[in-house]
Amino acid sequence: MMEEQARMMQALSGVTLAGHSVQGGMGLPPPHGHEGTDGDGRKQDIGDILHQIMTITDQSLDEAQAKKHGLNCHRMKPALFSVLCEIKEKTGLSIRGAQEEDPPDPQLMRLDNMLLAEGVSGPEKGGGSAAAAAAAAAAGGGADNSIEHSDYRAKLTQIRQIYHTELEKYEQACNEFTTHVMNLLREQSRTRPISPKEIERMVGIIHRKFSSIQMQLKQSTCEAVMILRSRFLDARRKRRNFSKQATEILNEYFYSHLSNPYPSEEAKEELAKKCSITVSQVSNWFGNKRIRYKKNIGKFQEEANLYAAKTAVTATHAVAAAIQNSQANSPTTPNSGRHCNPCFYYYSLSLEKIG
DNA sequence: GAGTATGATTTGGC
DNA sequence: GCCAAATCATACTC
Repeated sequence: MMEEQARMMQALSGVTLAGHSVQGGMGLPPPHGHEGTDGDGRKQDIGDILHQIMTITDQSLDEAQAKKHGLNCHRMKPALFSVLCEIKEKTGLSIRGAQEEDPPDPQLMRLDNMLLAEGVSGPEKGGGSAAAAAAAAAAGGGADNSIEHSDYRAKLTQIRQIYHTELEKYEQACNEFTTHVMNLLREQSRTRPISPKEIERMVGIIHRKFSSIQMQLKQSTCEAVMILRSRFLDARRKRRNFSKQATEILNEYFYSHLSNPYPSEEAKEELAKKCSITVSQVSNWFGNKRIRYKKNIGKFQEEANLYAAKTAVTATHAVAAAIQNSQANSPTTPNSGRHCNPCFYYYSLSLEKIG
């Protein structure tokens, strides 16, 4: 930052010093009260003044203030000022040419858009949860989706915080430096001609310089987000077995629809919801299961029997509950005892069949 | 660490 | 776009 400042100051002082060196050879109009002095003496006088101006920064503050006051009151000052005005007028054309406003940088716009889309810049709304959700969806989602999702969000929030802190720092530094330069130019305007327009131009230069530094920050932030995102996607790509409960639900459906194990879109959605997985994962599971079952029915026979029994039990309980309900609601039908329930017969039959 | 199970991906047919 | 089949890559079990 200090280097930038030094370079900027050098650029600022460059115009003035160049002006001085030129005017030495131009010949000043005879200063008031100096009629009759020779040309060499005048040159010497001007040389002294310029030397004092150029070495003013090497002196202590008090010394410099005293010198500055001395220079301001110097009898040659009005003459020097008018020459500087003349030079300024001549160089003004080139300055005016460079004053046009820059069009918005497309790269900066791209970076801004990306940071906004990722939830790094702009108002905070869950730290890019939409991006995380999109990444999760692209990778197929998973049972413990929320853990990685929150991890991603936490890391994105971290990036967001660093980005905003740095941005604030840059803005603060830019404002401080702008104020400093403006004060300096106002102060200098007492000894050399500086129009408000020029001060404005200088502020523009400073802002452009700082915005290029900001662009680097934005670029680094974008890179960090991309790395985080790719890591997150890689993590999601890792295969994880479904939970036991999810596998049971899927197996139950499969074996209870063994004659036609092709769930409809609605059924897939329902299963996905129950198992906390995605519809495409349900499709994958059924695809794998159909093929593997077909390839080795013998191996899956035991599993098939198990789930058939389970389904039977579930069905029995459902029917029993329904019958009990209907009996309770019917005053004319007395409760004739659980053991006579036909569902038990069905259950035992099923168990016999499974053997 | 080898063998097996399992979720995901790829390829080709319809 | 859905499915079957083959294959890949990883998780799990012993």
